[in-house]
Amino acid sequence: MTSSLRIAFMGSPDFAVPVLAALAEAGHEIACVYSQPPRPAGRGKKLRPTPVHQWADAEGLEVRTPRSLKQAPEQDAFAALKLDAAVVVAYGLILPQEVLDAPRLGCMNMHASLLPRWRGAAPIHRAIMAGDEMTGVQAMMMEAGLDTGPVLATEQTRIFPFDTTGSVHDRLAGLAADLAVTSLAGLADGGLIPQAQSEDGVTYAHKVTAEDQRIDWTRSADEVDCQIRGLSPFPSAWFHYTPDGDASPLRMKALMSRREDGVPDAAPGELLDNELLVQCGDGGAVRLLKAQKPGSKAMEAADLLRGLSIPAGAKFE
RNA sequence: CGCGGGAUGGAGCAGCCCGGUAGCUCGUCAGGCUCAUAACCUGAAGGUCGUAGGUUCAAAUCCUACUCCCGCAC
Repeated sequence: MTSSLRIAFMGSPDFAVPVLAALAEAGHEIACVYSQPPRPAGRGKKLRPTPVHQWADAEGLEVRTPRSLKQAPEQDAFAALKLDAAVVVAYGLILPQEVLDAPRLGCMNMHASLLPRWRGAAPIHRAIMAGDEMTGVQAMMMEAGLDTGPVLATEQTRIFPFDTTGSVHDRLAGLAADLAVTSLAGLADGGLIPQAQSEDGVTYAHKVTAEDQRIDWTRSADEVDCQIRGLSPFPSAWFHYTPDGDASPLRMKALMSRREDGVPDAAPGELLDNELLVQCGDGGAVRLLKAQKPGSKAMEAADLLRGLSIPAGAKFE
């Protein structure tokens, strides 16, 4: 086994936890864990530590949650750790040059896309929403630019028609955990040499906004299908449905879908059968396989239809 | 104290406003029909109506507290 390194881990969401766990398991010394500060979140506006923060607490690791790393005191505190390396996974803060330069081997980032495609905040969502067939996770050396650094190692995985952001997220998190351990070892012993990213094919994975979530049934069936799966289970795509006789529309979430054939003369948003087959704009259709109505949990289509009538001919908006 | 919705047999819901022996769709089991079936017919089992109190002759239904879940917002 390779030698133990003294590292800092910087990450926040669920995706980062398996990587941190794997690095600890591999015997590295986790000198400190950096994570986003607890913020009011969830229903009660209570302060909630990030998943990484919670995991680190449970393991008795030191956790720091600075709002920014741009100030000298934070940078000095980071440098004082005298690290071999820092591993960064979806941390959510910009790392200034002073921080990038502090560890002996630099700062290694795990990114959930095949760079230079989908640099930025929401690579998994964007890859599925765009209909990509392949994605992956990469270990790269961080630079000042946003996800522009040279790549150490890549692990690829296919995006299947039944994949969602959730399923790909979990798969990539597992791959990222293994890849982080081997990449860090390769970085330390010189077995892996960072390779510059291609200058072609650069795209940016912008954060998902509220506008991204509303389903526009006049778009093509492929686009709608990818939107639904790309936003599932979070933050999820939605549309309005007004049951017969009801004045107020229900805000329905679409969690899983499958592309199917539509009929030529149906209007976009129209239900083509009694099992949630929805006409889209290009003559194709999308069948909702899992959805959620207000107040309830996400349900399989069959369960949903038992308590809520959505007959053929109804209209989604 | 951010706003609002919900908790009823295995699943999804109705009933609650106007208290009075729990209903619907589906599933399960048994039997029947059929060349056959996830189809159809008949029957059966299965519920402390989230928890704890209170009001009442009587509470799923009214009141109070609590737990958990969901949407919005963040």
